[in-house]
Amino acid sequence: MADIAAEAHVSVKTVSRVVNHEPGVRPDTAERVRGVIERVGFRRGDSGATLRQGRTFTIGLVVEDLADPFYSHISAAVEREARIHRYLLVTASAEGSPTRERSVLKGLVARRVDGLVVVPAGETPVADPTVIASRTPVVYLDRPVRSETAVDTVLSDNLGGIRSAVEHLVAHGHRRIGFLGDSPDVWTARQRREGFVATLRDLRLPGTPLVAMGPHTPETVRTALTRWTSGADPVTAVITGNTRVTIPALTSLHAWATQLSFVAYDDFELSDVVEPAATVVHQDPAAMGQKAAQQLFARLLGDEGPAQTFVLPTRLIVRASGAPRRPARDVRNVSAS
Amino acid sequence: MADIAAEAHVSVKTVSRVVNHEPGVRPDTAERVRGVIERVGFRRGDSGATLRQGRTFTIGLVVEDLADPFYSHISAAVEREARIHRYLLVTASAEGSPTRERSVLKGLVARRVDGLVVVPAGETPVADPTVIASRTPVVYLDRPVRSETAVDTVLSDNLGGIRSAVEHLVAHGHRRIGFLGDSPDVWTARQRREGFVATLRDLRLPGTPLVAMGPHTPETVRTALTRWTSGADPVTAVITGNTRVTIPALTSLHAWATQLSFVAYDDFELSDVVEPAATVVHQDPAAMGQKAAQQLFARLLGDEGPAQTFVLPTRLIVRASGAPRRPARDVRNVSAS
DNA sequence: TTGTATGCGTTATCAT
DNA sequence: ATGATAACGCATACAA
Repeated sequence: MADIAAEAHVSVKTVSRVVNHEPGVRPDTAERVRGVIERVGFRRGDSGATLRQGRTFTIGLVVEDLADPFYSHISAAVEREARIHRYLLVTASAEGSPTRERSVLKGLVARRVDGLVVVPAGETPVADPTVIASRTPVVYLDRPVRSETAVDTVLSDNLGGIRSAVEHLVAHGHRRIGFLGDSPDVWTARQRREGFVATLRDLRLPGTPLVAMGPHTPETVRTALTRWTSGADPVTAVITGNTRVTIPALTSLHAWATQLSFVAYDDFELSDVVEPAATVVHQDPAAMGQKAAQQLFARLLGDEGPAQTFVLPTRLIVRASGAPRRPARDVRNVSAS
Repeated sequence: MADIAAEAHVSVKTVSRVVNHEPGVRPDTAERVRGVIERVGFRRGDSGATLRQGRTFTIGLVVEDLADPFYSHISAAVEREARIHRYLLVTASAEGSPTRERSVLKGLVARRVDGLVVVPAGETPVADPTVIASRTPVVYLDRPVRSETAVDTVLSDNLGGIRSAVEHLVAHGHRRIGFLGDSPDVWTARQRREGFVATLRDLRLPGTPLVAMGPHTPETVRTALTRWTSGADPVTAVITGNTRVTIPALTSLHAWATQLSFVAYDDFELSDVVEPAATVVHQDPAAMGQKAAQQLFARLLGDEGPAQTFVLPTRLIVRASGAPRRPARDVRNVSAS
């Protein structure tokens, strides 16, 4: 900036004024300065300004895995919201490790991001002393965090979602339903399991709930399905607890295609192409990311209200997979021959 | 930091030394300083350091759409590489618009990112004067950019990939093959189209090449397939040019399932679950992102060598969809009855 | 309308 | 081993 000033024979302050579109500069002076800026290709660096005014116009996002569709949609939504406010987004993966999470949070705080959206890796208060001390506004997403002080949180309606799945299957006449959940380490997986069990109870379905928590592979799914379908009271439908379960499950489900109905928690690309087209519980990760970012920006804009928790609704997208299976035509032919 | 210094009865410089683990501090002094730091919960802010040493330890990534699996895998890989070097990653979507791309690039440059990985929206030299002037190292990814000066570029072997797809189909006896490409606005789509045509020519396959460029919807795919399968010399196989084409195409391909083989460019989740399991040309977005980031860090670490272009190989993952279709059993039964 | 002095938090230089 | 001071690039307050 000093270079520009020298070149245009004005003071740095005048250049600053021009760059920031401040009033009080004679048009021709401004023009001259702009000319030089254009010629040299100058851009104001925010580092100085940041230092001076203590704001970086950058927010941070911490997720488990950027490559996971669920998180990538969240990430895209948060970035979009940030762009609306002319903010930039720094993204970091914690890879499910609380340790790594702490370390990336420290990095983010050191960079003095103005705010944070965090999908907490563990439930232990990520409310790291570092973050607390920095007084950086934080919005938690997808999972709550235990904390003495209330914190802004955006959740999905896991209980309602799983309930809609069970009710859908029951409406189709299913009475014996299995639940394939993700690892019990994951809060949402536990929530859905509990929701599943609670719904069965509320609906007074007979028998003990059939639950197989993950992490799952095609093999573990096959084992569970074999067990569930071979007893005296075989399951006729299963619910997969999230996409990480649905993907390996779909392979195995094929083998039971003629007997088992299913509902998948989380929509997925090609959900309408697989056979049968998958009925899914759709939670809108884009909406979740957007809501979290909006709440964060409300804070950044001065909202001092009490911490809030938002629970976003899920939507059951009905396709074919929830309906009772009929023996496929070729199978019938084979057995008839 | 000054507070710490006062509290510990040392100079700021000494505190700085302790914080940065610089040598030349007496152990007991260091210990005392650390104690105070611990007590007041101090964290060095990078803004001052950035200002002083002109480095942000942050790199920027510009892609089209963070939610697109291709880009989200790239993004995850770049972020991972950044983390290895203890850098942070700022991601921004250009949404395919050169205008927006310029604007996000300006934002990134203003933040003084130390380097950039850019998936260019257009082919017009994104080599924006702003970026040039900032002398920020840039690595282009997935698509080249026309520029007077050579620039580091990481590409995928589009020609080789499409060739492997065609050859695979030809090896399975197909002679009449259609190509469903993405919008011709996209460089990679054009590359693959050209590669397709060139391969047909090299293999001396008869007839004019059948090409339908996008953007595609299930309808446009259906129209093309209807046309191609209804003539005197019907196609027996199609190639989809990328995932944005494969997804809508899969819906329509179902209707032709008994006649058409296919190979999809780009692997996709569930590629082995769809029926028939999809043979795909796999370009490894994670490897691409990693390579680009590695090249960028090489530059950041002082590599002054001439600009390089890397062309990463693709891999044909053979599943079932490339083999000639036989009438499915149930269809045969029906026609026999 | 324009310019000068000062400070933001940190590190580098050069003392002591 | 430690400290005083300048400097980084910009914006704020104030002066001219």
